[in-house]
Amino acid sequence: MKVDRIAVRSLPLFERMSDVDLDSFLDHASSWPVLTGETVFKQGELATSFYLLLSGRLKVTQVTGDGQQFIVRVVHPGELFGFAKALQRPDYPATATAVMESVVLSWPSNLWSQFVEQNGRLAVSAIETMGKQLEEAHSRIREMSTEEVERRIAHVILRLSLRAGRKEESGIRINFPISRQDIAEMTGTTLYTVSRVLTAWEARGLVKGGRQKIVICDLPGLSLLSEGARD
Amino acid sequence: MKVDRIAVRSLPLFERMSDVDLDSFLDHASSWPVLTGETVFKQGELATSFYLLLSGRLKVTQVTGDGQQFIVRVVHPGELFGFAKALQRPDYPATATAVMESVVLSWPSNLWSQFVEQNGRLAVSAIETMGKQLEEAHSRIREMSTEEVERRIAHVILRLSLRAGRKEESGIRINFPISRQDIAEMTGTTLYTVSRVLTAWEARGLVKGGRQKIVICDLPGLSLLSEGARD
DNA sequence: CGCATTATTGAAGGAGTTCAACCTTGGTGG
DNA sequence: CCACCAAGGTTGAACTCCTTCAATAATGCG
Repeated sequence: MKVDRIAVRSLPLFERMSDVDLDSFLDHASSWPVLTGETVFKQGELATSFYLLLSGRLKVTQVTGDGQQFIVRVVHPGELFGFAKALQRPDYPATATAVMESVVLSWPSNLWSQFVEQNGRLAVSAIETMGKQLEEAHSRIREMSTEEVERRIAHVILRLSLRAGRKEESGIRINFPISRQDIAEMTGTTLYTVSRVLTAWEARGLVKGGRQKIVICDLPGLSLLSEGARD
Repeated sequence: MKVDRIAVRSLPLFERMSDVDLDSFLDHASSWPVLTGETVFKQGELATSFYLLLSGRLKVTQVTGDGQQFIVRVVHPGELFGFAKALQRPDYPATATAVMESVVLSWPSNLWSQFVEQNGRLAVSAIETMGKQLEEAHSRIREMSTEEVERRIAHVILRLSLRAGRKEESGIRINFPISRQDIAEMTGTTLYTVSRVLTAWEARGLVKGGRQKIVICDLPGLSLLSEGARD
């Protein structure tokens, strides 16, 4: 499928790349749609490609040996994912699933090293992308080490609202379907506890819930809570 | 201080770099010793340099707003650290402290982008290094999400033994001073719980404790435990 | 040797999990 | 069009793992 150069050009990852380099990069790419619930790749599969999300939203999940699932990250438009080769792995360590209709770009895995070596700007961008991810991962570790469940849930929702928040009449809505179970898998708790916390918040007017839906009504209030304000 | 090229050459980070590139890289570096308990940089300081640990051992810690400390990572010889610029940050997000006598190499921060852009192999290496860190961070998140304290402690100790294990008569010793408090800050628990777990393990012959000391006596047994074997 | 640092251990309490039962929602097809 | 029903959500009660606090013991450095 043909790739829209204008759309790609505007992504942070490529903004500093020359036109010539961008063209040679995109020449090897192919783009295709992913329907809700479909997977781009599965945990344990051979890593034949690396990807860029053009539109939509994915969740990247891991299943542990004893069958428990958790969400490694949410992929937002413009982000690279599935670059297992950068981790020196032959296989994908996790599964990428579309939570809404999405479009992805893909390249053969073996081009990764070549592109990075040949194109310094891409390398710097890739490192910055990974750096951001690393920082976010450390934030999650810190939160899980030191914070109670309620604050962790607040942090996750605030983080999502930054990258997927959409203003509505009643507040800022997380702009993709997300269940209590999903939030539980992002915060290391159970769907029951998430439900209880969200119900309590709704009673205090902080958020408005719904089936696979969250709307933030009182952003400052939620921020305060995430920073450990006692109520 | 003069830099030992032979020693640096053998590090994974530089093994694929040409002699000329390595020389130009090392020409800008300076090396110096860090005594036990001293810091290389402090959380919040302006990130003037990035570093490579030549020998010894560091812990990288963060203090949260409400005064709780936790260990972001342990830096082993040969690893890059303090590359805040890669995270697009002006300041260091954490504090790096020597837990034993160490030697570090440092470069001015502003050379980071330049080196990465000009030297594809370094870029690939740096990305692989960050990839490893990212993978480890995700492991920690997974463990904190899904595992009980005992298994998390087992994982941390096994991970440390891979990178800092030294064979002794009685077993594999973690080759740097590490307290119960340290392990607690790496696993998101309290020093009391760590103490209780280690005492129980010692009774079962899995490890041998001591002041700032851990020796693994039964590696297979500990591995089993980390994978969730019920006792 | 003295003392600060680190480690152990008991008891009480609490935050969150687990299990079970029940309720809501919205998409599908009859 | 609306009734059905599977997927998602709520809520109560019991339980448990871990924390917290406090008191005591061991270690090794200066």
